[in-house]
Amino acid sequence: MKIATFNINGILARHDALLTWLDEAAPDVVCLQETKKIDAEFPRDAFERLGYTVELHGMKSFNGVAILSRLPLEDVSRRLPGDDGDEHTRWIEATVMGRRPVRVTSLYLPNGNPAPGPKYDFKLAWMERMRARVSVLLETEEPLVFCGDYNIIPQPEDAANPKDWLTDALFLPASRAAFQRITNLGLTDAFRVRNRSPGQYSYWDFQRGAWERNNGIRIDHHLLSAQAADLLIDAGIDKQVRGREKPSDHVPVWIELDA
DNA sequence: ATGGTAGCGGTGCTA
Repeated sequence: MKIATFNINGILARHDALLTWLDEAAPDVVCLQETKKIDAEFPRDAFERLGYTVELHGMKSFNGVAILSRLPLEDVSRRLPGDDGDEHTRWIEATVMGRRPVRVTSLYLPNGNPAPGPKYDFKLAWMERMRARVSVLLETEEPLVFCGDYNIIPQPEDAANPKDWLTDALFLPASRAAFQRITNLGLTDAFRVRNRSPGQYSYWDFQRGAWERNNGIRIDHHLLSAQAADLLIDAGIDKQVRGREKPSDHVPVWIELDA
């Protein structure tokens, strides 16, 4: 079971590029972020024609997550619990019915800039809500995959120029500590354990020639429960997508599970 | 210290 995550930064702008990449990468499951469309306006047709079931949790202009799967999906669940006043569309879960069922979440963790400030407070509170939700799901002892745009640079080696990010919400000590509190529940960073070579990133800013200089950061992650980590075969980043026409600022990151 | 680019939607916000 190949499970990819891809922050597409607008489903309309990325519709054709997404189809091109689906054709060559052939993932079983794709978790999307920043679709930026209400569910009724999501262009499902081309993806359904390729055999993908489309499950959405979107809103107008901002945020928006989705799960596309060519394996059956069960028990779809939207919203991150813990704050009834949170209207952001940043969380969708579904169980993928492979040879083994895998509970997959597509998540879009708040950016949090500028920090300090209310947006940063929201980010940290959201991460604590995520920790609580992960803790509940871990009690099932089923394979779990939490993938998406975490807006977290976990370690200095995950940035080409870590000094540039010292005061940024993606790299502040409190952000990294909150991420660590989640992983310390017993989750594995799939890409980290499969790829030890430095200089591998999932995001390059549109500005200042970040792509041309390979001034990137690794912020799109798959975190696996122990039962999922036991099934991990491989992980990778489809970096070539960033060099094409009208790219997203993120590229697809994928894992292969024996499931 | 500033401004640089992109998407959505039709202005300014978000990133």
